[in-house]
Amino acid sequence: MPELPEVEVVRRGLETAVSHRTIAAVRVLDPRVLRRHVGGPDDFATTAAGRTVQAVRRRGKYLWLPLADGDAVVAHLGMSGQFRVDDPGQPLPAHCRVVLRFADDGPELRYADQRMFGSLWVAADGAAGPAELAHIAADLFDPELDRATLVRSIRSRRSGIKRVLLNQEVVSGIGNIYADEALWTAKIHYDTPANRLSAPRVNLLLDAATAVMSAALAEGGTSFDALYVNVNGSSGYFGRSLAAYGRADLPCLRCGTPIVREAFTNRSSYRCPRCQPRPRVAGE
DNA sequence: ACTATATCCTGTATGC
DNA sequence: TGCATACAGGATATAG
Repeated sequence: MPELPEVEVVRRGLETAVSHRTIAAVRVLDPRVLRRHVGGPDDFATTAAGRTVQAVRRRGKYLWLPLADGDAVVAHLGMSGQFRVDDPGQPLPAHCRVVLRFADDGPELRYADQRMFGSLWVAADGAAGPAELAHIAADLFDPELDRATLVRSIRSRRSGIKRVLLNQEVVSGIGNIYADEALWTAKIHYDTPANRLSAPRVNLLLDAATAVMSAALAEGGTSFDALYVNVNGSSGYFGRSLAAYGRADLPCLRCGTPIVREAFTNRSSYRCPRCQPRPRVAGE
């Protein structure tokens, strides 16, 4: 559930908390979150130690910490990953998997992850952009995003539009929640083939996705429970603002028709059956 | 090139 | 009370 706005909230918190600090030691409590580190968990610990964090960057749902020598620590929060910044004497958060201690003996960086879909690794020469993220497309907040090219890319696909929105190689940062919200705003059914949408409608959809993620970011992100929190451990307040996601059987905020929940690729989709009717086979 | 499925995980909720 | 099952689902690998 951490999608672009939630990851951006975390990025901002980390930027303030760990930039220009030198990692002194790494404690690994559960090696499984380091499975993407090529040399294994022990190597992660020895490789990260002694390095100075320069900044914290984000692309889509990925974060990376450029290090002074050109490498980078890369992180993906998966479903339930959290970064917490706490004084070394404070008790560890639940499900804490990795602890980074700093040379200044200041607050520690703790990575906690209940479900462990998230991961950390060191990317050699990854400071400017880890090679492992080469396939991740620009996100809607990226100033380098070319909107016209993105619209063409979306409209060249025959898959359902939600599948395309969730494809991080097309546009990154959008997950199940904001896909449903954007589709609700644009009044589009999730299964509408992307190549049947006009360019203006795709632009409206992307505007809707940008707007809902901006609003969520301004509220500190979306959270329903303690699984998503910022580096201080507090939750975002956007959950109460959602119009479609999680609102099965509740009235559509536009027309009052009950929102329906439907199975969609091993997860759920929420839509208004009146505002977002299933497209006819012949077309939109 | 696209689609579907399995995999990784564990806490919470529900059914029997 | 306890056991089994479903569900939350992002990224990736693999099969078709």
